[in-house]
Amino acid sequence: MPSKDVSLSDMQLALMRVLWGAGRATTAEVHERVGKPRQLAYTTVATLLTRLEKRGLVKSVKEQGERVFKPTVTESEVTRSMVSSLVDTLFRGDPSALVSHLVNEKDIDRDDIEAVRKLLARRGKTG
Amino acid sequence: MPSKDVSLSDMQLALMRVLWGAGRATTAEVHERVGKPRQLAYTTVATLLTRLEKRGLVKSVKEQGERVFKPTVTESEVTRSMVSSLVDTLFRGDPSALVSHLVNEKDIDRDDIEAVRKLLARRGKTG
DNA sequence: CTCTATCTCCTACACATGTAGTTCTACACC
DNA sequence: GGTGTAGAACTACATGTGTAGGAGATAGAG
Repeated sequence: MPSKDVSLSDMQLALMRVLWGAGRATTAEVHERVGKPRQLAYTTVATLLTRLEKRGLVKSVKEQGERVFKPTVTESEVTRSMVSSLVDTLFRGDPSALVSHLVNEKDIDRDDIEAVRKLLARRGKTG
Repeated sequence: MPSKDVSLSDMQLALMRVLWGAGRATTAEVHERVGKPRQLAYTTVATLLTRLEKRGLVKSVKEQGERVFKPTVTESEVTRSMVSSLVDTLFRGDPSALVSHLVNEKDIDRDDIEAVRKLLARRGKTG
């Protein structure tokens, strides 16, 4: 299956995270966890969820008159897609250029690199 | 000055790159380099540039009846801002988590890591 | 069986973005 | 000097997104 090309906004990510965390959730639950803190109307959350469904990122079933949502994509897929997209547009598709950037910006330090290198060695399957 | 919070679309990035590359460019030049290849109308490019100006990312002066555009933000600033934004939304602000992701996804291999580690060592100022 | 709270469904609006047409102006050429 | 052409300026439209209200359904309280 060709991993879809998904790019989500902050808002959409926040909604999806509830679903990813719980596996399934009603509009009310999502509103409780995401809408309330951001002072969004109940219907706003409902609309957002409907649109995610239209886009095929979640599916819903009616249970006791309530819509219950489940994600149809994994967090991994989305993360992969979004990172990949950024690498493509910002670093001509070269992921190590992104790492270099991170290093140069001092976003990650020697210890981080070392940790990652070890992680790589432990996996020992790449390259 | 607080480094702006810029996030650009592919299209906008393409336009900006012409300006970053040349330092300055007329609408015609940008159209030539970005619009033509993508089969965009001249006016489309003009509109896009106008909007970038409205957003404060470029400024223009009239020279011999033509608008000449110059970037007001550097590519670095934009790259930094966009990477930072991705790290925030996708990796809770932890850049090394992004690197881990890259490693786990096999986007970067041992050699890349090694190269980056050496780069770090050469700079030798971090951490 | 009716009333109320809750939830879905539909509609709406503002803003950003990609897309482009129309109009007006200015200069260049015959 | 009229005419055509290049470019600016303005307007327009579709789509995605954040935002929400109002109408209609529905289930539980009495």
